[in-house]
This record gives sequence, structure tokens and C-alpha cells, in this order.
Amino acid sequence: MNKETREKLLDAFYAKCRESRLSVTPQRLAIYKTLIGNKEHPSPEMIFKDVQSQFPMISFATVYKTLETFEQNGIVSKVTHLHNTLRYDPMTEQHHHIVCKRCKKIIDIDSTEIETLKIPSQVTKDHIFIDYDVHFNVICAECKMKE
Amino acid sequence: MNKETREKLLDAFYAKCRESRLSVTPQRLAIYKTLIGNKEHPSPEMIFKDVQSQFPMISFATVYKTLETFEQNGIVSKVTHLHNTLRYDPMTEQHHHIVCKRCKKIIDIDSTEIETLKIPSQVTKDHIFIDYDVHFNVICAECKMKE
DNA sequence: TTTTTATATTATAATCATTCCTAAATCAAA
DNA sequence: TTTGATTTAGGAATGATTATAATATAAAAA
Repeated sequence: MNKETREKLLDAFYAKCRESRLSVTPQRLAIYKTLIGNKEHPSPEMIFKDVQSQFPMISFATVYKTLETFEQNGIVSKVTHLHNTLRYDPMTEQHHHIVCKRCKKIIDIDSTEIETLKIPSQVTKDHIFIDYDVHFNVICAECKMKE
Repeated sequence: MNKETREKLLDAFYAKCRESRLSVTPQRLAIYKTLIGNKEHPSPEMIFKDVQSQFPMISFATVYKTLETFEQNGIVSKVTHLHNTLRYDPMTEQHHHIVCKRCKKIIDIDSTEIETLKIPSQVTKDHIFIDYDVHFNVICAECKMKE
């Protein structure tokens, strides 16, 4: 990543923190910098290890808490909202799902309702393509009511 | 679900087991029956509880192992292959990913490479739509070589 | 600048999902 | 029926995540 892009991202980070009234602590800044410097979509553990080289005293709890705070304020995103447990489906033909971000409810989508995507060349070029999944992330009616 | 659909699914199950040389044990059959009778995309724990009512002696290990065996033989599918740990992304604008089923490597897809999907009415009807994610599931070059 | 209040961090314990291991049971093949 | 392979139960071990309580830091008010 070039310097300009990095500067822009950091400016946006400060702006978002100001907007959300989050103080930019050294730990938070280090965690964010690790994220923008890492293309691997890191796990909390990877981030912890990275940040630890600058902050030997940082704790796991801080990393977890900070990431959650960032996510809730639109500073970073999760790659999947279904990370906490395995979920199985007896239907093996390709079809797609609606996922509630809150309660993790999963609903099948009627296949006729959704177009077929072309597979990007980037996918087939270096990899063996298997299939693709589409997750429509929502807040379901029940969770909305609870707010 | 009506009786016919159920019968068809069970026939297909027996056929697939024969094909894959998997014996149809009472536990396996009960786990499969639970799956086809449950629209919630159940977790191993939910399946365990369900099956326990008929097999009080069944163990968690059996449920986990059976589900993995089923998945590897195309009898059931996982809703996501990124279930075991949180993964974060500093990019909050919608974009999509290539995911290796084996090593869980995650790669960003150039957004211009992929069409925009229409949001199905089923998504907007009862839920608050947030965004959608597309995961292209692959075996990456490195994992392929290791085979 | 001090005092107060709220927020953030650390360290550790607790929890929860998943996997590993071993012995017993069952199944399949010779 | 003996042998070998597969499957299962049960419990221990591991790994990720969350909760808790005490301390430290930052922001707001005086």
C-alpha cells in the first residue's frame, strides 16, 4: 500500500472515531494500523500477535473488545456473521441464505428469486472453483422488535 | 414436509451411503432424519439434542464426526466454511471474497469483476436488509498441491 | 489546573464449541 | 469364527471467546 492510501485511511479512521465519540487510544490505533497493513483478513489472534510487538502488555480482551467496537461503528467489517458455530443444511444443491446479524437465524432463499453470477476470472485463474454462497445480511423482524 | 419428499430424500441418502461405502448405522440415520426435519440449519448441538431423545446414549463426538463425514461425501453442506474464528476486514464498503475451503485463506475480489444482485423480495419483505456477501468457495493452488 | 466522571485496559477466570483419545462394540471380509 | 476395519461412547484436552474485577487513562466540569 502506498503512503497516500494509508494516510487517507488513517484520516478516515480519526474522523469516524470523532463521529462515534471513540477516543483514539494507542491500542486502538495500533489495532487499526495492523488491519490496514494486513491483507489476510486476520483473526483476533493474528491481530493480537501483530500488535504485541509494539505493545507487549496488550491483552486479548482489548483486541476482542476493540474489534467489536470498531465493527459496531462501521470502522471494520466481519467476513462472516456465522463464525461462532457450525451450521448444517441437508440441501446440497447450490442455493442461498438470509442471515440475521443478531440472532443468527438462517433462512433459505427460493432459488428462482436470484440471478446466477458469472464466475470472475480471478476465481478460476489460480484456484479450483467449487461453488459460491450468497448471504443476505439482515436484522429479522423479531430482533428489530426487541430493540 | 410431505411423506413423498421425505421418502425421496431418504432413498437418496441410502443411495449416497452405498455409493460412498458408508454403513447406514442407526445413529447416522437418526442424524440425517433430524436434518431433513429441521429447517433451521441446525448446529451440532441442536442436532445432538434432537437425536438424544431417541438415542439417549449418543455422544457429541458421534454427531460431529458424522456431520463431517456427511459433508465430505456430499450428503449435507455447511452454511459457511469460515465458522471457526472471527475474521476482520478494514474495508467496509461492500465487496466479495474468495475462500479456500481447506486453509481458510480469504482473498478480496475486485468489485468491478462481479455483477450487482437484485435484492429478492423475500429479503426485504420481512427483514431489514443490510448488505450481502458473496463467497466463492475454492481449493487454492497451495492446498491442491498438498493433496 | 484540579476534581469528578466515564471510558478503556489489563489480567485472570470462566464458558462454550470443537477435537482428540481410548476402549468397547459393531460390521465386513476372508 | 477369526481377523481387521469402522463406528461409537465417554471423557479429557484444546482453542476461541466472553465475563469480571481492579487499575489506569481520558474527557468533562468546576
